[in-house]
Amino acid sequence: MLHDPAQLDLMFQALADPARRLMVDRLSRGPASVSQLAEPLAMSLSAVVQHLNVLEASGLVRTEKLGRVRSCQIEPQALRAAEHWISERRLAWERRLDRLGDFLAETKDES
Amino acid sequence: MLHDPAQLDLMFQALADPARRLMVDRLSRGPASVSQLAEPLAMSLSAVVQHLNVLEASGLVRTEKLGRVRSCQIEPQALRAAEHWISERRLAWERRLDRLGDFLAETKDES
DNA sequence: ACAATAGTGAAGTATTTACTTCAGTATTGC
DNA sequence: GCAATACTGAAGTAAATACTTCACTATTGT
Repeated sequence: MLHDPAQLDLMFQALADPARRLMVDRLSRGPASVSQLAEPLAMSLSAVVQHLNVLEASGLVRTEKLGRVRSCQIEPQALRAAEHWISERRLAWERRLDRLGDFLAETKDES
Repeated sequence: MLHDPAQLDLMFQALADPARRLMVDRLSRGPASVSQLAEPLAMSLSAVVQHLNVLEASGLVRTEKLGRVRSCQIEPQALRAAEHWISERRLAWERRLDRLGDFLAETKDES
């Protein structure tokens, strides 16, 4: 589920906003309520909730409501999925460069 | 330069589109021209060029024009910057869980 | 020289995004 | 019970996005 293109769309889209990245950053230090996430942000609480919904739809954040407070947590598997997509492409590139280096070294030997 | 928030906005935004991810994926296997990038995509060449401009503005791709063909390459440092942002937050989360585990183990010893 | 190739640039349009405000609901503490 | 707290939801708006088409320029192969 986590590797399908639509989910990656949502995750990268979610990370493309500085307010949302700040929220993820805050959550990486531990769970927080909506108000706690909102506190450093210069926008209405409504706007923060909308950002939070984007994060939740992307799978990056999971929330649970206890009484009147909504507690938010990072979903590390989703972070890992996004990280993985990038690192696979970077590694493919680097492996290619390595092979190219080997090839050049070999043809040099044969000269 | 690569860690400033605006650059991360552009990189994650660039990765949030499936056509652009396909282009990055293709480039991870080696350099390609605009037409080669366009070939698997069901859209006009103009649209592809616009996607390519987004990728270039984000720093993920570098292009160079030789004659009438524009050759495109991945910029691995930019991929690394995006990857790094994510992994730092994931690691912060995991370290926190570890500390929490240690704490729980200790308090259990003391019971 | 000419045709085919490879890409560029400007408009135009439909959709999505990132907010706002305002009015509402459900919990909690006294 | 009542006020304060912690959200929730709907509507509205300005700007950004993801395309399209069409007209155009620069380069290459014959």
